[in-house]
Amino acid sequence: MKLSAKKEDYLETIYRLSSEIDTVGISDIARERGVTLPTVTSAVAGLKEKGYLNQRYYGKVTLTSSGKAKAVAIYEAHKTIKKFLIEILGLQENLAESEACKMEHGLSSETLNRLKTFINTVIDCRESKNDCRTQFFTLVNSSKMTYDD
Amino acid sequence: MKLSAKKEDYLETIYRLSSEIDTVGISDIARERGVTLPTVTSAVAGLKEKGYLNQRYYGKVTLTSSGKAKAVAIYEAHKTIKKFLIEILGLQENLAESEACKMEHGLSSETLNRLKTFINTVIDCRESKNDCRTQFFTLVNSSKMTYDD
DNA sequence: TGACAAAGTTAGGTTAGTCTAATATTATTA
DNA sequence: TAATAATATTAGACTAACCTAACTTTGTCA
Repeated sequence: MKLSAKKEDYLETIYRLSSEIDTVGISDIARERGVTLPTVTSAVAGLKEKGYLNQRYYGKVTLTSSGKAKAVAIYEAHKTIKKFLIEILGLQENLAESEACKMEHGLSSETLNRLKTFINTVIDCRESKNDCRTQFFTLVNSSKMTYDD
Repeated sequence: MKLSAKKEDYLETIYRLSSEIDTVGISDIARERGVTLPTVTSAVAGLKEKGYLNQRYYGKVTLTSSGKAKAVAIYEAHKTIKKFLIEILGLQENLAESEACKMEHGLSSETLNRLKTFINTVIDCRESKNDCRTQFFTLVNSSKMTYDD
């Protein structure tokens, strides 16, 4: 199912918070995203309806398995782009973070996979002391790519 | 002044159309963006209010000088990102086009300048037959960058 | 030159995402 | 354990971006 960028942001926020604190409440999400409580209540209602979240009346919020899968995909995209901005373009961490938020939504997996492969190739290349023109430039022409984190 | 991504899209569309056809009407914009005429009328009204467009009642649409400046900046960002996706990641033209649309809004000029410099460095490097490790990797650590198109 | 087609506008409705104010529930603690 | 604080929800309003239907203006050509 397709989510708006905003809804994806909420899912991602909940995922990130889940790894930092034991239970995630509406107010945690509101604080993190800089919006008011009713805004979160309504966003969470939408995500519950789509089956991405569980929450009892007045209770804490948890990701369903499909919600978690979605959140992981979004978070991966975010990390990949941020890594590119820091490692390849040399941006400061905080700028990279905010720029990644603007670029991360709705990209195809082809684009993200190619970006990952590219980053890894550049980093490997940088760490070795060799001229790695071949590895580096052949990647542009390969149409199917695999990756691991 | 800060524009929404949608408003930026309209400005960019008008700019692109201006270079293809002699006069740009509401219906040209609507056709190009795949929306209805009233939607364009109201978007154009908003952009006129902000001083980016001129249009007489029932007339054609033209960019003001500030509108053109804005549009050029947006279009440059688009071209830069698209070039990266095609030349560096090797995406197909049509995918690169649509992915660029998703990534182009609200990026800092620092990010865009660094991206431009990076693309040019890679392309130069690819065209020369030398090991250009130095040029390539030192760019990551330079904090101020210039560029030309 | 007047009728018809094309282009543009207005009116009014929908949805998503936000807010404030008021209310309800849950948790803490004196 | 009752009062208070913290948390969550509801109600109601606003804006941006879209739509359809109806209307107005402009342009064309028979």
